[in-house]
Amino acid sequence: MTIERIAELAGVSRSTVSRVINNSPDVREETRVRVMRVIEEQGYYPNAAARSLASRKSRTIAVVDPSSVDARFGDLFFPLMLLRGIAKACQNSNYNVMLSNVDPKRPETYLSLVNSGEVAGFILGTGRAGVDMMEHLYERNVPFILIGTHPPRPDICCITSDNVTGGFMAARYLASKGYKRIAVFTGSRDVGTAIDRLEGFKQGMASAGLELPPEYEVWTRQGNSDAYEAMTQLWSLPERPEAIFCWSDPPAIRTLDWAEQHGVRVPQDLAVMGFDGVPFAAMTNPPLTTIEQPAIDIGMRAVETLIKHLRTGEPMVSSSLPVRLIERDSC
Amino acid sequence: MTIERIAELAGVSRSTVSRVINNSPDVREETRVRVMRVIEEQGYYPNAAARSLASRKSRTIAVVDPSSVDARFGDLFFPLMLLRGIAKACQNSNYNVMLSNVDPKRPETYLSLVNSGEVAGFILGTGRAGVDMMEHLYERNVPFILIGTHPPRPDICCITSDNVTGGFMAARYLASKGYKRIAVFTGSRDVGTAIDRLEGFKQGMASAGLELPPEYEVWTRQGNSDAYEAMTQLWSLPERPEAIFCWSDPPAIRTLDWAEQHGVRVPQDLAVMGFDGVPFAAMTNPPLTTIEQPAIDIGMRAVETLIKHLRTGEPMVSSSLPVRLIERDSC
DNA sequence: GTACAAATTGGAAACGCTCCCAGAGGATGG
DNA sequence: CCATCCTCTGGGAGCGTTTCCAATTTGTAC
Repeated sequence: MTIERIAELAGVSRSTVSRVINNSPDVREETRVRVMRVIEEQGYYPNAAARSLASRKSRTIAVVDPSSVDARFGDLFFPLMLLRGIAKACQNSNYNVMLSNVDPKRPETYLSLVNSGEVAGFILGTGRAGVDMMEHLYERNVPFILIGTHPPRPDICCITSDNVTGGFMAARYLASKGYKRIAVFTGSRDVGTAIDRLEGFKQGMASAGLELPPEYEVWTRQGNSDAYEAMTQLWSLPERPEAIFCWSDPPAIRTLDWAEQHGVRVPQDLAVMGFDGVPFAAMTNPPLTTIEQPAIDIGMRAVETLIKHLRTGEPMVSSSLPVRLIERDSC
Repeated sequence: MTIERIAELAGVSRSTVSRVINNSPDVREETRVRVMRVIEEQGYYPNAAARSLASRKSRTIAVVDPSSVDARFGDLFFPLMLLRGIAKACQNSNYNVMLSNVDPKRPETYLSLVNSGEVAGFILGTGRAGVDMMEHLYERNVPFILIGTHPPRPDICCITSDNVTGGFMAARYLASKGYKRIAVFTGSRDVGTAIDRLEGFKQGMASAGLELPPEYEVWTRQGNSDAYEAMTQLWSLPERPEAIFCWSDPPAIRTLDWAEQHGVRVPQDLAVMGFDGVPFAAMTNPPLTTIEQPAIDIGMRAVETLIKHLRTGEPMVSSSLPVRLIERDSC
C-alpha cells in the first residue's frame, strides 16, 4: 500500500495525501476527512525510508553509552531509568530511539551513524565513547546533548540532576536533625557529579554554621571495600562523626553493613545518608534516607530539548533538574 | 557526497560503486581497491534511507519492553545486560537497535513501526506490551523472538536461560555440601522462569535422594517483605531447614538480612543460595552463592538467531543458554 | 586468429515519498 | 462583469540507492 494507491482510492493526488499525512494546514476539511478515512480503512502507514529520503530528515535519536551515567558500583538503576525517560519522551514526539553501542576504538562504527543520515541527533553518556564522539559531532555540527555531567564548554548542552543543591539539602537536613559532626564520603576527583555534590554539601554545612574538618572529608574510589575501610578509619578518629553523607547510595549501603557488623546502631550511634535513590536503598536495614535523582525526567528533558532544537533551530539550553529528599530511617 | 559522485571520481558507474559497497563478488579486485580508496578519501557513507528504500530492507531490530524481563523486586541488572548483549550483537552484524517503548494500549504506536518498514524484526520482553504485540506480529508474519520465557507455542522462538538445569544444579550443589533439609522460595505461579527453576530443583532433589516436604516449598509474591515473613514461618517449623534455595537473588539477599537480624549464622546455621547473579549479591554479608544467568549471551543469541532468519529465511530455533554456579560463602 | 563462455561493467528503471510551482476555482472589490 | 487575490489541488522533478538486463571486456580452447 503506497501513497499513490491511497490517492487513487480517495480520488485525490499524491500531493494531497502527503499533505494530509503531514498535517499541512492547507487541505480542505472535507478532503482531509475523506483521505483519512481511506488511510484508516486500508491500514496505510507511510514508508519511513521514503519519507526520510525525500525530506532529508530523520526521526530517530541515538543514545550512546547511557550506562556510563551514574553506573557506579555496578548499580544500573539510573541508566535504565534514563533510558526509560528517553524512550517515553521520544514516543510522545513520534521519534525513535536508537541504542547505539559504539566502540570508541573503531570510529567507523559511529561515523557511519553520523554520516548515513539515519540519526537526527545524539544523546551522549559520560563514558569514553560519549566523550570521543562529542568531538566528532561538534566538528560536523551534528546536534547532541550530554547527560549526567556538567558542560565541558559553555556552548555544549547538558542535562543533569541538580547535584549542588542535592548536596546542600543533605547538609541542611542533617544539620536540622541536630547532628553537628558530619562526615562525607565523596567519589573520585574526576567525576563531575561527585564534585558538585561535595560542593553543595560544603555550602550547606557553612550555611548551617557547621565545620567540616579535613579528616571528615574522605575520597573513596570505586570498589566494594572502600566504604568499609573509610568507615574503619573514620571510627578510629578521636572525635567520631555523628552522621555521614555518602555521595552515592551503594557506599551508603555498605556503610550500613559496616555499622551492623560493628555493633554501631543506625541512626542512634551514626546517621547515614545516601544519594541516588536506588530501589535497594528502600530495603536496607534501616531503610536509607537519601536524595533521589530525577532519572526519568532527565531522560525526557534531554529528548525534549534536542527535539525542540531540531524543529526550531534555536540553541539548546542546559538544565539541571531538581532532586528530592527521601526521608527514611537512617538519620 | 553521493554514490554518483564517488562513481565519477573513481571513473566507474554507480552500479559498480554499489557493488563495492555491498561486497558483491563480481567486481574485479583492482576496481574494488580503486573505488574503496576514493570512498575512504572522501569519507563517504551511503545514505541509509535511500538504501533501505531501494532494497526494501531494513537493518534495524526493535526491542520491546526489555525491562519486563526478570526485573523482579526492582532489580534491573538483568534487563540492562540483555540490552547490552543485544546492542553488541547488532553492532557485530551491522544492525541497529531500536528501543521501542510501545504503548500496548495504543496499537498504532507499534503498528506504525511494523508497517512503515523501518524495523526488520522484533525482540520482545515478557511484559504486557510484548505479549500484546506478539499476536499482531504473528498474524502479519513479522519476524520476532521472545526472551526470558519459554515458548507459548512450539512455533514461536524463545531465548532464555536454562532455568531447569539451574534449579537442578542448585539442588545438587546443596546436597553435595551435605545439607539434607533444603527448603525453596519460589516466585509467582504464573512466572515461567520461577516454574522452571522449581521444576529443576525438584528433579535435583529427587536425583540426590532428598525429600522436599510441602511445607518447605514456599511461594512468595513480589514484594519486599515476603522473604522475611516466609523465613519467620519456616523457622518456626518443628524441623528447621538447613539450607534454602531462592528462585532469585533479591529474596535471597533479604533472607540474609533476616538471618543477620535473628542471630542466625550463615552458612553455619542456615545456608542460602540465590539465582540470577546480580552484582549486589557479591557484596552481601556473607557474599551470596548463586546461579548466574548469561544475560549478555541471551541478548546476543536472540539477535543472532533473528538475523540469521532474516538473511536465510530458515526458521528460528529456540534455545536455553547454560547458567553458571558462582560459589561464594553463603553455603 | 576465431568463436564462445565467463567475468565485469554500465544504463535505466524503479523504490515511495516530499516539495516547489503552476493551475483551477471561488470570493472580493470596484 | 472583470481584475485580483486566496485557497486548495495536481503535476513533476527529484531524494540516493539497488537491481535487472544488456553491453562490453577478458579469457580459453581450438
